[in-house]
Amino acid sequence: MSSVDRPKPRLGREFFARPTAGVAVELVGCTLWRYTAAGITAGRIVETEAYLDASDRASHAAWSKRGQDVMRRAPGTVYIYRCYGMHWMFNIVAHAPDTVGAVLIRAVEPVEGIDIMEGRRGLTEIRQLCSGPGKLCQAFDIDESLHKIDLVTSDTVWLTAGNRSEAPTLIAGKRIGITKSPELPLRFFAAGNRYVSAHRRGVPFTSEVIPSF
DNA sequence: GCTGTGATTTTCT
DNA sequence: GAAAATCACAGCT
Repeated sequence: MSSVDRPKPRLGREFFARPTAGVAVELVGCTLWRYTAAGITAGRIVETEAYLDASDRASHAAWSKRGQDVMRRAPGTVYIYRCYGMHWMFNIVAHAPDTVGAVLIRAVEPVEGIDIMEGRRGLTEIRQLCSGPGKLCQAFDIDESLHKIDLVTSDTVWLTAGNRSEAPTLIAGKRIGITKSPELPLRFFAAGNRYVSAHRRGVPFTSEVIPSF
């Protein structure tokens, strides 16, 4: 609501040029913006996952040539991945100098352009619009055409900071849908938020509250 | 509200 | 040839 009353400056290169897990934590609460011919859509990030270097067996940096290539590019670069042959995943390259890593955006809370999202998703249930990595890509019209785009300079997709006064309490847990390195607590989400994904599954909740911002 | 299952295709071993 | 960072829907409690 009030988060769009007074627009924040977009996140710059320096925001993404830090250790990957820290960027994943601080992205929760930020706003994702997307501009297309259909209009503006925006959503508040409520869930992220960090994927590290080759020592993290679930990271594409560990086994995918395509992932290795893009994840060592400039922080702030978009990494689009196709999952299970039919869903797009939206990632942001984020890492300290001379390392690799990326953050998967898993869920956002719809803020603006909800009617546009409903049309793209073929649904009107607001909780179903963006509560999952594949869902939000469909709602925001994110696909392979955004691969390797620079979030710092693009005028079709970008991010803005969250309001400090609305900073959510964060919980860390195990990442979802992976089989390698499943024990790492690299999933971060806003406590109690209804737009977080996978609220059905018995998500391993070995969680721990993390100070936000 | 919960659990199980099928769809679909690129990428890598 | 198999796995993969998922989703929607059917059917049951």
